[in-house]
Amino acid sequence: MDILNLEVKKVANNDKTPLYQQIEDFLIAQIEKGVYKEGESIPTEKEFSLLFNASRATVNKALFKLAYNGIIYRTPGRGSFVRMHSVETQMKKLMSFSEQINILNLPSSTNVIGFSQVIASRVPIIKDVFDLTNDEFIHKIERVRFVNNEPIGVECIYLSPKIIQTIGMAQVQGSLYKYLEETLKLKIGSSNYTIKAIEVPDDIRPLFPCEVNVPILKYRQISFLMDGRAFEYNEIYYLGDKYEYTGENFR
Amino acid sequence: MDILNLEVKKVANNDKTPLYQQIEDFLIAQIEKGVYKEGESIPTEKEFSLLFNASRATVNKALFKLAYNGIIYRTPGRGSFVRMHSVETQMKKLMSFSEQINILNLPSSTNVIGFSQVIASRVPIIKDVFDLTNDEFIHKIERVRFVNNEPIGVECIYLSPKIIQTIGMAQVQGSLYKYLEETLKLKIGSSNYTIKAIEVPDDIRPLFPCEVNVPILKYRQISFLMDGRAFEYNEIYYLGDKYEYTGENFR
DNA sequence: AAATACTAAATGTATAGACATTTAAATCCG
DNA sequence: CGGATTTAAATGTCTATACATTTAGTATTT
Repeated sequence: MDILNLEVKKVANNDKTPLYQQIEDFLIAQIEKGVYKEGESIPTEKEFSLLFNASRATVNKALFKLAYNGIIYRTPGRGSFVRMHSVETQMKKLMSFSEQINILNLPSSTNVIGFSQVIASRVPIIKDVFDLTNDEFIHKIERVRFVNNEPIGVECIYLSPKIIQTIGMAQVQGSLYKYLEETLKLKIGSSNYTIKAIEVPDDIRPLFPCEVNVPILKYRQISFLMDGRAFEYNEIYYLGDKYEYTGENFR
Repeated sequence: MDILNLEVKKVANNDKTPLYQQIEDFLIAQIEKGVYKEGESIPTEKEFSLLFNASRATVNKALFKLAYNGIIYRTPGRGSFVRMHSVETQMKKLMSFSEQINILNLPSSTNVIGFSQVIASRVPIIKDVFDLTNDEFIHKIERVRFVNNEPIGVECIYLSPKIIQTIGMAQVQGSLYKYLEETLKLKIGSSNYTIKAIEVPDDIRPLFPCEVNVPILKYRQISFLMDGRAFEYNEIYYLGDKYEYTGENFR
């Protein structure tokens, strides 16, 4: 912990991102680079304060956030440690034993098979979610999802015309969210979803290239802007024997 | 903001939960009670410090966390406001239109129907996840989940004998996690889960009180301690027409 | 009346110091 | 040698203070 090192950190601080944020970012980068490995201890608060020329309170805020987000865990009297992510390997172990394909590391793609505007009166639920009148037109995008060149699901995306006035084939086939955030300057907030098991609905079956009669995992999602307005409604029908949803919970 | 009120708060503070946590809980309760409504402003940091006899730093920590978790949003120079949660109302709207029952606000319960020890060799996947030898015995708990007095799913819980040596009927029927955390002093970390749609497995069908033949939502979960060791494996089979999984994504 | 400048209030960030609690290691003692 | 005690280190919580930035309203000036 020599003076030279401290000086470097101090000089490089023309940055205006908060100090606690810098400490967070620094540690995450170090973990990603493998400097601190799973289960290993990281520097103490005191060491970080010396390294960044910061007060203990500032370091504490950074480490508290990292612990809160599950990057590290902390034990009074012992120190702070990189949280184990054997989680993922264990999960893969579990999945390879089961019958479904493994989505990870397989080539996946999406194919747009429909792009239209539907009148709100035809889809009352969505009309309601977007708070529209009966005569407004909703953007509708239909896509097929492929993994390993096999279709695993079909997706319907509905976009609110109140928020997204114009949209073209370019955006539909490119990165939709990039368009929304960078071009339309929309601030995307949270989204809520539901998942349930159903039988194949009759209107969906024709969208799959082959005849199917397996349980379907139906995923529905509403996405909101920061200000609380719903801008997207999403339905995905996954083939039960081809797809498995995965998630993680903390604490 | 009279002295009397302050005194009350101060005296009632025999509690050992951190002050910032108390402030968080208090505000969440107030929001839930409708004292502060969506979009409305909440007390300033200064007002909270007077109310709780706390420093501004402590109040700031509480409000920072609440903002971080999307309960409120804050604007310098203006104040703090309850975040719009049209999210939930929209979600409920969506769910009431669909055919499934609404889990929220209905009486739910769990019934233990089995508590045994199975030899690891019989359940190779779980043996592997817990890193056991063939001759070790795994705790197995079978439960039925009820909502509105109707069975909606059956659950199998497996606990690692390496981490939980002894467990009795009292813990099985009571709060398992409380036992693990408070009595065994275990530090519970994250959990990973998968969800898929399947047909009713033959070994599960008899566990339902009545004959069923609907798609099943199979939920599987591995739970880990902070140090990365897996201590629980969990399988839940939900009736597809009775249960819907809900979740939320941020940012 | 409109543009500008000022000011008070609120949040955002950061410091220095203090005491409590927990853990692990070192020390002491029988 | 083994058990009990002490001690040092680390995190957890909290205070008091300070200054920066942003916002909205008020006052001033043109």
